[in-house]
Amino acid sequence: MQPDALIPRKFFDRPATEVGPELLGCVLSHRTADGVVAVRITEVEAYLGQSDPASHAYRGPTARTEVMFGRPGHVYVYFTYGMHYCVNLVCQPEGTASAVLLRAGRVLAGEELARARRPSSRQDLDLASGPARLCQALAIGRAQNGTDACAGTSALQVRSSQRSYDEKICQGPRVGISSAAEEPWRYWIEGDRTVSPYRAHVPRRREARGK
DNA sequence: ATTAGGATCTTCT
DNA sequence: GAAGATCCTAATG
Repeated sequence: MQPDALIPRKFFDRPATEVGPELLGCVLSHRTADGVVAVRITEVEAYLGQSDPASHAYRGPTARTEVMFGRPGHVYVYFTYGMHYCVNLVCQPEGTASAVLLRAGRVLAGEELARARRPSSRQDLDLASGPARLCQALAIGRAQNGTDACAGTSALQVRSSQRSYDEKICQGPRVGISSAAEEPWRYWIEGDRTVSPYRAHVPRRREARGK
């Protein structure tokens, strides 16, 4: 693949565990009325759909997960914890759900815009260091769900890798999930300071009832 | 540096 | 009705 070229759709026509590590170093950009913000992807997680208990698609298609069952190379955005969005890139052919969650990136372009969108970031490294932070920095939300990341006409696009050969890829368990917690389907670029810290799943303390 | 709690609402059981 | 692919702030060692 040529550097800076749009990634061809067939790149995504494989399980997320194959696509995920290869997305490291690729560039995600989003053009809005305010300008463009682009990040170099430094951390991802693979979700394998109906064979993966941690995947939103585990129990089959629903209104929320229908795009995961759709065409590869499209964007699956979900809303979580009552306030955050996270982005995935859909993998495998239509009918099979599989997706790569984009967990962190390093801002390459549009830093000023990204900072304005993320006033709570203390340093530039934090701007897209976490799946919801990345969405905030790039202004990704409901409107981007189902859009095509492989089309030249799209506002949100992924372009090919410029990863150098001396950067090593690491692999380990996924962050913040309760089922299939041991599967090593999180991938990141070794030593990159934008990679989000690992956190094991903590069940939220239930509201005290009765009394 | 690490930890604990709160915010907030959609989704599926 | 409960949990959740998270983040932020404040408090503590």
